[in-house]
Amino acid sequence: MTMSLRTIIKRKSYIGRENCEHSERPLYGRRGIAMKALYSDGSVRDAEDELKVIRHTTSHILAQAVKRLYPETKLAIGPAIADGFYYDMDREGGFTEADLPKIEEEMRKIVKENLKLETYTLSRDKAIEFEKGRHEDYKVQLIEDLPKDEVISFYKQGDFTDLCAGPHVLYTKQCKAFKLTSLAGAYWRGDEHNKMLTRIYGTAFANKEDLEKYLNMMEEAKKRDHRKLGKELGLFMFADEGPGFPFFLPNGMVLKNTLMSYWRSIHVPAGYKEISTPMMLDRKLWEMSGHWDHYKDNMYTTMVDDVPFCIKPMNCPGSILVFKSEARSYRDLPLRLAEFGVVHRHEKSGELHGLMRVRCFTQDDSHIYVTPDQITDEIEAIVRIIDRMYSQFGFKYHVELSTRPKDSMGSDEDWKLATDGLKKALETMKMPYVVNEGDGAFYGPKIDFHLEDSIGRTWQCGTIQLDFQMPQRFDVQYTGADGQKHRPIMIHRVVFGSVERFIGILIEHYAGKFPVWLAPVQVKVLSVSEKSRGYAVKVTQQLMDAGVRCENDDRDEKIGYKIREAQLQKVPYMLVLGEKETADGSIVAVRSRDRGDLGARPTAEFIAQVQKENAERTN
RNA sequence: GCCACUGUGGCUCAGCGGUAGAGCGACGGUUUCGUAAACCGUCGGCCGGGGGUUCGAUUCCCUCCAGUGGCUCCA
Repeated sequence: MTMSLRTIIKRKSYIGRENCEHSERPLYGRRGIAMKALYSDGSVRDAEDELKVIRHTTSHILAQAVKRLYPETKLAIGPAIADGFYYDMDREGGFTEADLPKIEEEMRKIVKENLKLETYTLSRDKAIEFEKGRHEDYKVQLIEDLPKDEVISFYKQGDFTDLCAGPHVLYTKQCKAFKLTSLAGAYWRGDEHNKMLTRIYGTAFANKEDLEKYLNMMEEAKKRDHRKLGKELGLFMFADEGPGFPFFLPNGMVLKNTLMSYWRSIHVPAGYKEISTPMMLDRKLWEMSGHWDHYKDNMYTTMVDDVPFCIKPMNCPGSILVFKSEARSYRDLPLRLAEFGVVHRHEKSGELHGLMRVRCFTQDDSHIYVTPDQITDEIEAIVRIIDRMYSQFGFKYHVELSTRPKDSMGSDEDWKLATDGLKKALETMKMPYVVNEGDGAFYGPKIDFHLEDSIGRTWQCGTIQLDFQMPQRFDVQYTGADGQKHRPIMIHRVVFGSVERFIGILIEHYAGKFPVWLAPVQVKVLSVSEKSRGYAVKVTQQLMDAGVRCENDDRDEKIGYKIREAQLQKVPYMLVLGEKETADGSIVAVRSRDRGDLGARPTAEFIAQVQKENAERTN
């Protein structure tokens, strides 16, 4: 199986001083010479990861600058991360963006001073005493939480000393290519019950050129932002009347429907049966499923004839009612009930993000009822489907296995069984994955598939969840070969995850330049002048009859204008029809969005080609 | 929800104490034109909502709403 995988980069990090995230960037030395780094044992040797070291030191320079300018600031943590670094600090009144230039200026001074970095260790008590003495409360906490046998090291550069495991560069001058990028609130230790600190983000590179390159890349990436393209291409919109509730516009609807029919073309032959369950159901059902206990805060509720109802945040209970609507036999299993279920979830206002994070979305959901010995095969089959569908789009993805969360239900044995089941499937398939402790659903562990957006943020899309709980809670049964009643196991799974989120990823992945099979408008017919208007109408009709999604632009505009507009709308093919084509009566001049003028060819030939690209889903 | 920032016609943005401006779009004309923007004209905004300061607020302050970047949470 071909699979495009990447190592994980997670932007977030919680742990103290050792949590400089590992960068996956190539380990390059400037002009081929490996950079030296100062390790906490005092040795100087080749840096294992040059960028990480530079970024980490730059975060210290940031902290040093802040302490010089605002000595009352207390420091928390300041690791290197995937694209740069940050430092969390606590200062009365916080910081604002207006402070950043000042801080940057001070940082440049520190770089210029070319301070030498030194490292030393202290005993636990001395270290605590030292940090207490200078009122670095967060540092004290960090030290107190370090394992007993941990060596506690400090790094010093000029007037600044920080608790740190290192390594660092040798002189501050090595950190001259940096930039502070943004400012954000962040809870101490990532816990929302803790105090919110100010986090200053920045990035740093080995040299100015790399920094420039990175900043330009980020600028370019912004042009691919699905929110911007969604507006420009008329795909979707939001309204004040429904924050977080997307509206699909005609072009976006074509995209959504096309994805759904692609999905069906894969799932129907794989034995999935599609159903549709109600948008809202009696609250009693949600109490029984456990949603009311574990998911209440995210659920919308209403009253129907004085009975409390819930709008569904998930499709599983509905699916179970379908399963239970008739007597099931072991011969029916695996029973794969699929549903494009529209779910509503009350997400906190600050969490919304274009189509990626919404309050109402369409899950390409399926609930598969299996016997215990069918689990592994079924999960493998699902993983194959997911890989096949992601490969269709050329997506990079990575896999995470999420284990039991704090707020969950069921016995430890069931959880272990389920988690081992998922693990086993991944291992048989030799699928690389990372374990995400405590991140499972409240009813079971899960395998998550994460895709990347244009600026490298990853979003969970596909997921496979193994569930022993719901079947128990709902007393779901089938009759086995032995004539006895048995309890099936339920697999919850999605490929797109949220069709909305998937579309968001898709827009950024293609930068709006959809291949023919996905393009809302596949062909734009452009008449050169009014003399070719009649012919344009005829060709448009031919295209429509052939099932091609096309539009005819017959306005009194110059051909250059029409082309520009079609080009900006990222229509894959434009047909330029002038007097020559009209005179011939059976040819069209083809212009490709990506390859420019392709010259004239018989209309039939062009149609056949578009049909082929469409049918084969050529990328 | 929390921290910071932003919110001016359909879109992109300027103005910032004396009651609004550009380009594009839309609309009406003129033009009928061969591969990324023809020309002329017209319409269009109680400057996100509410409150306050002021003789006067788009401009200052407060508050609410929405968006952006993060945090927490998650498909």
